[in-house]
Amino acid sequence: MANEREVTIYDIAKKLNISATTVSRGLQDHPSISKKTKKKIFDLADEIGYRINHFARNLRNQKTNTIGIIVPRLNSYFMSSVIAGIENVANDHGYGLLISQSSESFGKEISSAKTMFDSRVDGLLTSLAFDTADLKHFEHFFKKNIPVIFFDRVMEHENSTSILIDNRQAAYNATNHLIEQGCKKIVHITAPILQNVYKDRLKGYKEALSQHKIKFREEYVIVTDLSQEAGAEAAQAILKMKPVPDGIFVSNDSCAVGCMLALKQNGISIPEDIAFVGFNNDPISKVIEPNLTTINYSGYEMGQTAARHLINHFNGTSPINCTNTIVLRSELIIRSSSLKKGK
Amino acid sequence: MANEREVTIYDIAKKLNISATTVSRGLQDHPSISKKTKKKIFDLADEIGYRINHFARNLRNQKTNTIGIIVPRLNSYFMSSVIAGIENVANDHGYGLLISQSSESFGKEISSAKTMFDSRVDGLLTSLAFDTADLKHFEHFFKKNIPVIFFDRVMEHENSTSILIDNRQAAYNATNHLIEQGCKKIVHITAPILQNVYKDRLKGYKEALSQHKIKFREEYVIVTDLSQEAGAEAAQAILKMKPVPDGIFVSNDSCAVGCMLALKQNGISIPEDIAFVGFNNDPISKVIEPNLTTINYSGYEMGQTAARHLINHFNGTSPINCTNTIVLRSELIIRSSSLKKGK
DNA sequence: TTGTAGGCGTTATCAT
DNA sequence: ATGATAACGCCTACAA
Repeated sequence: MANEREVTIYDIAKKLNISATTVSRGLQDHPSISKKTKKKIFDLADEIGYRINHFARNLRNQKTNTIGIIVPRLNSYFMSSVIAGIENVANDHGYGLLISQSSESFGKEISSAKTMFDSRVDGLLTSLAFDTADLKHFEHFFKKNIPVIFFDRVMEHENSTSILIDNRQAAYNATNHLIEQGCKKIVHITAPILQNVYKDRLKGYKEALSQHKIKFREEYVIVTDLSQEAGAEAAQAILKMKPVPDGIFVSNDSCAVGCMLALKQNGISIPEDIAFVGFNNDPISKVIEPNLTTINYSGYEMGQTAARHLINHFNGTSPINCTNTIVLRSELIIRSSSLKKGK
Repeated sequence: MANEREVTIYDIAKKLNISATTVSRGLQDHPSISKKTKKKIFDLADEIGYRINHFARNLRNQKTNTIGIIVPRLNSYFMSSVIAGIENVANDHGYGLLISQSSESFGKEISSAKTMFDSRVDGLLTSLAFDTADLKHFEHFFKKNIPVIFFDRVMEHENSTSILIDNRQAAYNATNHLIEQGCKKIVHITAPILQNVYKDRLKGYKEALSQHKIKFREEYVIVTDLSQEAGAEAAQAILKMKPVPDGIFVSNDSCAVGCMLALKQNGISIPEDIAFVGFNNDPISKVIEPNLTTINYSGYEMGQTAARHLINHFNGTSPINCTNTIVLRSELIIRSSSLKKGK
């Protein structure tokens, strides 16, 4: 059962009566090796099942060919789409992925960052946890010029690039849409406003209100963890508000859905009594009745963009710094949950 | 901007006037190093920011501390839960994850397997693509005694363990339930019956039918890719069947939902005209109206189980072979989509 | 076009 | 309890 020794370039060299150097070069398609020799090398390598030892190579090259990823959660539609997008690009360029989740905890994010650093990932793609307060845990990376790219939930830093959508604008559009439908008492369900996405959405929400001379009311902002269950709880709070609100803008579809289901159970009609707009265009938004108006933006694309940007950076194409913020497109998708007057 | 050299155990050794060997041992908490020396080593390591070089260690130890994962898709609720479960266990035991997706293609699965092999993962966790026909692409692993564990979509092999649920029983229960509700013309929407999960579910479906003396009809089995869109297409086919079926058992919730939505648009009432049972207990099943009866089993748990099993194997606890099939629990969750007579 | 030699950082073996 | 040495497999500066 003893594992046989691995085939190395030396084995190839010996059998071919050439040096390991030549084999190494041949395998890398080095220009100064003759076609004939290369062919012999590749053929034999194939035949005897040679495979490169990445550790030896990485040890020598001081490079891991690995991209680190830290996300708040793995199992949401949005995040798994992002990962799929990253995987797609990374794979094409010969990079592996080291993935970990912070479970929305600052502490776990810090320890994940440490693991990533110790694993010497070549670059890091991160979306911040709810309660991440600063970027100290990434200082190691910045100091060593290891590129860090933030996506979706970002924080500005002079040494990193951010990839996101215009959350303020999206929230403005969402809220504005509700107002146009005749809503005057609009609740905003969101997450702790530490993160840019929630801060900016709140800003957009307020902006739309003020532009229509609707007074902003602190008690209309409900802070939750945006889970479906939290949506149901928020519904209870909303039912107790007097007067009952006539529109709700939620920072995430599954929370919106949880809220809608609970309200419906309590005899509220949507959109007649209360209109709804969500965020993310999760598939669930097309299943809930009435279908949920929402903000659409592609996680897959965001993942691809992040990965591509990072890899371009490795190749010296795109610099990573604060001036480099990439804003992806988002759009309001209007469905019946927000259409007050007829369909 | 030149990167400073990395801190190595030699740097620590030099500053402490001891040998690198001692440092190496100290760092690994080797019993034969004095507490005093260990403390000095750890303190200095901390101070000057030493971090182990995994490549050097792996090169030396011939071990990667990495678990490879190949899944058909990353962005489904079930799969992302599995990954989350794996990550949870792997992380606790100091293992990294190398993840790739086959996109339901045999070809891509083969090339992913090659990548994994070349990356020298210590073990492999895999769920097979729709059209995977054999396990030749894993032979390399078997030959080198690298453990391969299949989960959910598995194929039997004398050198590997399978982790799954009793799909036959689950499908039997689902179909039986529909029959008990009075259904006599039951359609089964599923994926190509190459994979065990679909083969077994078909078996269970047939078994329930025959036990109730209901004749199996080939044309009642609709083979799709189980996407939501495919569900909508299946609905069109179903509407054309004469007589129209009165029950449908779908191999996956999102496909069931797509089908339900399309049928509802065509004036079919669920469950009165057609009752529905899905599979997977995707969150979407609690959103669709009527709520979808489904088979529940935990992806997170399946992921944890797979990872734990693999890691136990590394530690010499659990052998990996064909006699070792782990069957996880699954259950029928009855919701209104299948309840013909009142609720 | 090909070869020689040394080193990347770690750990196991064999001393002391 | 600690140290010297070799080896893991690869790559590249330098030499031929």
